[in-house]
Amino acid sequence: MGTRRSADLEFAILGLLSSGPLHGYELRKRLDLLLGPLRAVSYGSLYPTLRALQARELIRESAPARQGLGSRRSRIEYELTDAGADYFAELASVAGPDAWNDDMFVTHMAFFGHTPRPVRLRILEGRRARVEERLALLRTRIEQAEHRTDSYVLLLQQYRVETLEREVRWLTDLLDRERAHAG
Amino acid sequence: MGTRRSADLEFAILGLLSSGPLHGYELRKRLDLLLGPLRAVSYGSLYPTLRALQARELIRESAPARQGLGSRRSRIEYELTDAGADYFAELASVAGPDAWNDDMFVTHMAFFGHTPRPVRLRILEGRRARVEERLALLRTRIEQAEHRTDSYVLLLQQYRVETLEREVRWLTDLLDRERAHAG
DNA sequence: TTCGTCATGTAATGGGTTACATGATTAC
DNA sequence: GTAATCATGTAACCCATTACATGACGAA
Repeated sequence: MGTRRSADLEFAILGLLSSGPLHGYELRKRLDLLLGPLRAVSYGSLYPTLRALQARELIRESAPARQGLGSRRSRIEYELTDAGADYFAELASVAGPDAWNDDMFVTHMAFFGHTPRPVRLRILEGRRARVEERLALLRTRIEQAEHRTDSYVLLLQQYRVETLEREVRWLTDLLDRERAHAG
Repeated sequence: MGTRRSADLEFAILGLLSSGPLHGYELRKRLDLLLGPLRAVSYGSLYPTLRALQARELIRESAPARQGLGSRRSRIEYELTDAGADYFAELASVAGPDAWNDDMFVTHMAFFGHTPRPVRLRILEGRRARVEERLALLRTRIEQAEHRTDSYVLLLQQYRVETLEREVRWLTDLLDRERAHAG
């Protein structure tokens, strides 16, 4: 358990590298786009993670295309090793116990192209159950505190309820789509 | 700069205590309801923060109503000191430079009842500008990467765009409401 | 009497953010 | 030539989470 770096960051890096080598700076931009504005990754987090993955021989530095002989390379491109490709394939094709966590779900979905449909369905259903659970909890709590709740707090809570309801609808649509495509 | 604990947690605690003394356990439940499922606060974070606030003499332990003489009190109630009440009033009535950050905005809005309307408008506008900015950035990035974007990634990005658009509409509604009430 | 919840707290661990440092390359 | 962006990296600081420890109280 030496390095327990956030599993979803490693997953996302491996996934991005699975379609070709990239250097750190570019990787960060793609990670931001993939993971969203929350869960943004800083260099102080990215580079150490890359080194950790390299140490585990899941990625390696790929020979960079040199422009001129003797030109110092300013970029370091990383690519998957065979072990890294295998590991990513496995990560993408099973629904781990945390697959419906906020962070992990997004990463999983981003790489659904590498995930068999039954697993996609399971992850989407798991995520929906998680969101519904959260929604139910929020509703009972709101109900309990209903009396004497400040009106602005109430507005916030209504917004949150609607946000969760919307996510449930979105997931339901995705599930319908998956099933339709299967039929 | 000794303790730079997350400002919004302190703000929220002071705000909750401004309507009466509470003990830690109860405080945590209310904080969860106030701050939402993300930004949940653990005891390992709450109790040290309470001690820090106490050290700064912004809160104090209030004499608990003892059931029987000599009964060990099992709850510790906290209440605002005069300095704490003043500090909270000031926090709530000015728009600090981070008032439209994700966390701080929510706390501010929760205590809008203690905030003069012009400041409310400024915070809501600042927040809306922030969200619009994020939306614009997201859109340009999506456009740049449009070609060769995986379809699942695209679905995620569309959802994010719609989420931001929705938040902008919500803020606009709140602003309209504030202005209508003022007229 | 035992389980669940209420209630308070500590310590270690881990890892992310921030700030800093450096330098190449491109555009103006 | 100079400013902005590209690009890599380090180190310290901070602090939140986690796991653990303890015990009261009410209900079943």
